[in-house]
Parts: sequence; C-alpha cells; structure tokens
Amino acid sequence: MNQKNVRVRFAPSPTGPLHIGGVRTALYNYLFARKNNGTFILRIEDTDQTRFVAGAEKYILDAFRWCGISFDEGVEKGGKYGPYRQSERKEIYKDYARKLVENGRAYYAFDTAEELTSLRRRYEADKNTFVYNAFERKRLNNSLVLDEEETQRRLNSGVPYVIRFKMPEDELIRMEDIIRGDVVVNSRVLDDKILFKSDGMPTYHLANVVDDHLMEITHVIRGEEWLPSMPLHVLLYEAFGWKAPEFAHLPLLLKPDGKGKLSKRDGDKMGFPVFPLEWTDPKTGEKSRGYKEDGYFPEAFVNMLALLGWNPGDDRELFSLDELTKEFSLDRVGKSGARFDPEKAKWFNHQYMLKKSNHELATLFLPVLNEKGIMADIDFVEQVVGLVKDRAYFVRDLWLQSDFFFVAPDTFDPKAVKKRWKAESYDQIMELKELLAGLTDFSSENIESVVKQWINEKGYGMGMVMNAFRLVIVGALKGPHLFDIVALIGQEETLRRLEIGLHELGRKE
RNA sequence: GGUCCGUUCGUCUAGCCAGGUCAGGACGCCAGGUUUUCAUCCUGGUAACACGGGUUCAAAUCCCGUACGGACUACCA
Repeated sequence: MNQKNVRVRFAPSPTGPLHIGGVRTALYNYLFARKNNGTFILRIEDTDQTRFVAGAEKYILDAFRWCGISFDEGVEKGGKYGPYRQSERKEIYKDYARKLVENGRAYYAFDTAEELTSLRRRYEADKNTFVYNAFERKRLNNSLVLDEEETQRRLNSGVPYVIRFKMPEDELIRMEDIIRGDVVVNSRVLDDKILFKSDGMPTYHLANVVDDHLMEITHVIRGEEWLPSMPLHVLLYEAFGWKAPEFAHLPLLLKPDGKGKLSKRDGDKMGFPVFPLEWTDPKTGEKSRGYKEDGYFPEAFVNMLALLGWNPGDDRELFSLDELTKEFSLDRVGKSGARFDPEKAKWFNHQYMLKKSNHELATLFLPVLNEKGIMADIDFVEQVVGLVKDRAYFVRDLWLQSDFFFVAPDTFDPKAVKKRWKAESYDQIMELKELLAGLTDFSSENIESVVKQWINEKGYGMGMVMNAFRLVIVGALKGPHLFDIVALIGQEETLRRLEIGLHELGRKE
C-alpha cells in the first residue's frame, strides 16, 4: 500500500526548553511515523547563533527520553543522512543558495540591516508597511539592479551580503494541507525572504527545505505558526526542481485564559507547568516547573497531550503510547486551537495512579517517606499504598492520605473532637481497648466482626464508637476502612494509640 | 494595517466530508446513593451548534457575508 517509506522529522531550535506545544508536535510526528512503519528523525535547527542556549539540546533529548518518545535517526542517534545539527551542515546550504541565484530564482542583496530598519521606520511613519518585494526590490541595493560587474566586484570585496528569494510578482500558489485542505495565496502579498544570511548561515526557510529534501522527508508535520511560510517553502521546492513533501499544520496550543498561543514565557504564572522537565535558565538562574517534577507520570502526560487536538472518534480517553501508535491518524486531528485544562491533566494522572501496581507505587513513595525521616518496610508500604491510592492524584498526595500509618497522631482535629468525642466515649474506648488486647487474630475481618458484635451486644451507637475509634487512631475523621488501618499498624501500635488517645482526650463531662 | 487559519456545553471534544438522531462522551460543577469518617466509586443533573442571509421538504452539517479569536508579517525559528 505504502508507495514510499514514510520519513518525518521533529526539528527544534535549541533556544531554551521545549514547551508542551513542541512536545505535542513531536509526539504526533512520532505516532505518525510508528503508525506507518516509518522513520522518525530529530534534527537540531541551530542556524541562529545569537539565540543559542547552553543545555537546550540536552534538555530536549532528556525530555523525550522521559516521555518515552524515541528517534530512529538524528542527533545522538546518528544515521546515514547526517549530520543532524544544521550548524554542522553549514557548507551545504551556500551551494544551494547559489544554485537559485544561477537559475534566476534568487539574488544577492547588499542592503544593510540598518538601512532596512530605517526604511521600515520611514514607511511606518506614513502608516505604511515596508515589504522587500517585487515592487520595492527594483530600487534597492541588489544584484537585480546592479550590473554584473559591480555585483561581482562587491562579492569579491568581502562586503556583507545576503541571498534573497525572488518572489514571483503575481502568481497564484495552490497548496494542499492534510489538515486544512486547499490553501491558496497570491505571491503578490509575499516578500523576498532572506535565504542566506550575511553571517554565512542559512535562514530557517532555506535550511529546512534543503534538509527535508536531502533527508528524504515525506511529511512535514509542524505547528500552525508555520502555515504562512508554506507558500515560500512550496515555491522553494519548485525552484529547486524538487518534489515537495506533504504538509500538515497542527492547531496551536492556547493559553488557558484563551488569549493567544502558549509560550515559553507563560512559565509558572498560569499555575501549571508549560515544560515537560524543570528548567533553569543558565543566564538568569530563573527556574521553571516541569511536569516530571510536579509529579506527573510520563504516561499520563503523553496521554493528555495526545488528546489535545486528536481524538480516536469514540469515547475512549486512556491510551498508552503503544495504543496511540495503533490508533493515531492525521485525519482525526482537529483544526482549531486547544486550550488545556489543568484539572483534566490531574484526572489523567489519577487514572494512571490507579493503573500502577502497589509495588511500583511503593517504590516511588519510599523516597518521599525517607525524606520525612521514615524508614519503612517495602511490604508494609505496598499495603498502605493499596489502601489509599484511589484517593491520590500524585505520588506526593500519598503522604497526606497515609501519614497516620507511619506516625501516631500528635494532635487531634479539634472540630472532629468536638463533634465525635462525647461523654461516653472515654469509657467506650477504654472497653474497646480491653477487647482488642484480648484478640489473638488481629486480621481486619476478625477485628471487624468482634468489634461490631461487641457494639451490638452493648447497644452502643455504631457511629458513636466508630468515629471516636477513628479519631483516636487517625487523629482526624479521614482515611480508609478503619479495621484495615488497625490491622495494618498492628495490635501493639493500636493499643498504644488508644492509650494515648484516652490520656490526651480524657473523660468529657 | 495586510495575508492566512479558525469558531459545537466553562474546558477537551463526537457529529460536518457522503444534510433528516431529544446534538453524544469526558473533565469540572451541583444533587442523590453507597460508606462508621473523608476520599474514591455509582446514579442523576447543569450546560453548546458565534451571528445573519441563502440553497433545500429538511442545515451544526453545503454556500455567501458579518463578528470575534488566533497565527504570521526579522539577516528568529
């Protein structure tokens, strides 16, 4: 069926940490590649030397490792289409840019950045916009107006120059986007984009087209912010005489307040992380939260992200990466931007919490306990986790739900005391203590039947006794099945807590 | 300003391409139930086709316009 081996790439710029929008783009590329038995490539687009940020590339690699997204080719991994870092492919681009000059589709321009800036300012003052296009280029400083000799002289003299694409004056560009369908733009409204910068580096436009062609990319799946560049890219393929890949422009991830696309700078101010991993800015030292550090499971993070813009067409919402791989299709990617809901993200994490085995959860919980100075046996922790995991959203919540398993309460919730420690409570708990002291079978089931029988025989109020009992054991009116708690902490500890409780709470008149 | 893209419950969305269902699900929220407590859980409820025209027996669905939102408009990606 597949005429050609699918090859897709994710091509981030190492200018800082990758935010969740970028992760989602990569995820969709990954899923598309896997679904079609294709190849997924990681290419680093570091053609802007001024924006290079130390550690960013490593961050990107680490983030994908955490997510479980793997590459077949690329930086770190290698492959026969390398190198995969554009700065290491520098030499390639100039020749291609020159080819376009030779075939008349591009030209040299000698205007300085300062000249252009002041030109723009002048236009702006007259409420106009300066555009370096077919109408303006005739009166600017480039090889289209200079004669060949002068152009050659300047080139040889070493003055800075750029290479610009010669945008057709008036041509209808018809394009097809997998997600959006037909898109038509007139070249008249486009400008002569710089392809090759005066610093010897290509711009994104040139580099991405050349590399996608050289790396035999079949599908370009990227964010919607690139949609306005699609005509230029399509024209570039045509100018080179190359077959263009198919394009799919993904809807944007929006800020939760509904204003604009999510950006790196939104940081923590929204109250949730925008990055997969924590990031410390190497210049300012400023820290940004990450999903990992906030306690999200990578499976939950990926699942949540996948559903932001894609859906399986039915009611299912929980998908492992493998399941997503089987189900994913670009046909089912929506067109409109998605704002994501931190509440739903929590819910996803809770779902994965429930799926985890007690052993796995206990292993994750143990370090949290150690931090609190608690050394507990893994078997014991597993049992505790089994009792409380359905009330937790994150591993760290486990502590709040289970602290009383590890340490006896040192205070008793005053509101609960007022409500549940009544005049008869002291004597009843005293009696209960004697009862429990006499038990040889301290299993949850046995304690429950013995205690309930005793309550019934004495004609005590079930709620009266049980709430007082819970108050003394837990310190508050919370927690799982009380008989499970006492069975787990054991007879000795239970009696000790009853003793302490009686002493602390005393007889109420 | 210009170009392009978009618009179904508060949020994520199904339904649209191949017009005909009380417009479905999930999160949240509210209520009830289960429970000795809290939470979970279960049941129920709340709530949407941006607006205006047109085509048609029939429009969320097709067409046009308007409004609103967004992206882009660098020798950044």
